[in-house]
Amino acid sequence: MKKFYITTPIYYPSGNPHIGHCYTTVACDAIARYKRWQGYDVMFSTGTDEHGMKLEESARKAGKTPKEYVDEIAGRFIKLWGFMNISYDRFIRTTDEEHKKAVQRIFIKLHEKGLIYKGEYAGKYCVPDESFWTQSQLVDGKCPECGREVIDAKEEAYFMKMQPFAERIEKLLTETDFLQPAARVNEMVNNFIKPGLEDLCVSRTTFKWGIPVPFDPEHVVYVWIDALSNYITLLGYENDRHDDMGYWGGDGGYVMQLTAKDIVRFHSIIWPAILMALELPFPKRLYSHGWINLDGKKMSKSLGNVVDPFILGERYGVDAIRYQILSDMPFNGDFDFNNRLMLTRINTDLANDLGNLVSRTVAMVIKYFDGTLPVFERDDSEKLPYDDSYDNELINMSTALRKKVDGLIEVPQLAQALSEIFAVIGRANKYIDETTPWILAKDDANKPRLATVLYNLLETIRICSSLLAAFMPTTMPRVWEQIGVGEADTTYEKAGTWNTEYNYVVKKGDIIFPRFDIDKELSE
RNA sequence: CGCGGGAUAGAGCAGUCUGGUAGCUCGUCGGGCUCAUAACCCGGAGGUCGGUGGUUCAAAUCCGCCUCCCGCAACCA
Repeated sequence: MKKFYITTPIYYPSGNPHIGHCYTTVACDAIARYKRWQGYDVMFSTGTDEHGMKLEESARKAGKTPKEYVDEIAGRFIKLWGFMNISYDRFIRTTDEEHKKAVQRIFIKLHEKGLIYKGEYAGKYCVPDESFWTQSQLVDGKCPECGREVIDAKEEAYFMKMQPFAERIEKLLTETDFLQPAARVNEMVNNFIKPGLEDLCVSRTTFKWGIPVPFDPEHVVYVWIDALSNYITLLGYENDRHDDMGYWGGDGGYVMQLTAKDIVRFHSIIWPAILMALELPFPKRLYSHGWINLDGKKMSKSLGNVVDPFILGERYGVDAIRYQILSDMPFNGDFDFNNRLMLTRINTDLANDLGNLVSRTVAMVIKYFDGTLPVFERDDSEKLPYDDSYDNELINMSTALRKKVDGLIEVPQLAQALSEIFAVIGRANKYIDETTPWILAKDDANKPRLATVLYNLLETIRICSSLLAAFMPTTMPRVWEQIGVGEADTTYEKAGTWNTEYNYVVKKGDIIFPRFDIDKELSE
């Protein structure tokens, strides 16, 4: 079976998870589920990046040890992923013993290859805070943490050579479709590669909360090698516990990584450099998405405008939130989240179009056929007593859909994929008006035609809901229950074909996506 | 001239690479339908495509200049 490996970044647990973390993770989850459905052997990883000065300080402020502090917050991430129905296979924490050991081995390996050397790190230093800052981090030339003066200072540090990798990385970016969207390529090449890649500082001595450099314990391994290598240590690279490096490229294996745009540089330049240094293949695809802004403002703790996914999910349903995030995700750029947009999206697409389509179709099968749709033989030699061009259009759209979605998952353009599916759902609603089943029902002679119309609707719903299951894993089985199809009818194989004989027995069920009173919801 | 992205109907966006009657969703106005979650379907109104100059038979689309917004600039998804 072909292997497919998809990763979220490992999140920095300096505060509680918010809707932004959900964005990347839900996108990965939808892709992972879709790939499993297609028949891939999927590995889906996520986790937390638990070292560094900032966490050391946050813990101190909270009166906890760093370990106690990260345990608590990592726990909240795990809880959120459970709540959001994230089907990850492994959750890595950089404080895991196996990971720490692996990072040390990687560090030694790079050192032995002559790619890591000892040098001096120069920067702006805040003496009371014992912190280094870059020029750009300074606020009015002063320490961004405490506002006091900074001085020029140097510390001993290990560096990783970058020049040996620059040329091949530039080719990776400019000559392949590795990095998506392509607009990011210019940004990376112009800003970092063309001016000349500087060697990378890979150790620090100003804080202790990290993995010690094995042959020089005054130093801890800085974030690059520690955090980025999670993607391979988790599989088993230099890790005694696992043996799954088969997922890392080679043999037609497929690695896809998603990140937000702010860390695209680390994933498109530094990470490939580390992989080259370790003589490992590159991932096939790196997609960097934009930010979710809130009412036009950047989401931040200081502004207090952070959206809590638990509250939204409980109130409106986890699948509805998953759908809204993914369907409003533009391929390029950021999007502006607000409650009205979210509720409008849920009402229009999920309640009015999809939910109502299921509801009215099921209701008609019950009303006109007591819930069991008869199978009528159609005689193709005879001239049909009705116009079936609508049927053909609906059938063609439905059967062509899977291929479109397949392609869009690869890029990945999930919003576009959802939009294609909902175009078919919209077509089905229109088909009802075109064929007017309630008029057909008035004359028993039209029963075969009426059954065909309803059959076509059920088939369309079966195909659309099968394709949507990766995006909304909880509610689609409820749709299947109502239209009377089982697991065998919703396979990848069958989502690409139109059944010609199927005995539909439908069942009235609860409303799948309730409609919300937007003004009332917003006023609360 | 640090780099990149953006400016298209009241709102949110697609179209720009490969010039050829300006499109989608929401909202709004009118109509239809009654199977359905006051849902669904059809139609209308609403845009000098940020400004300006140029290339062209033809420019949202190509080229020059200008204005404004956002992001990045060594670790906030």
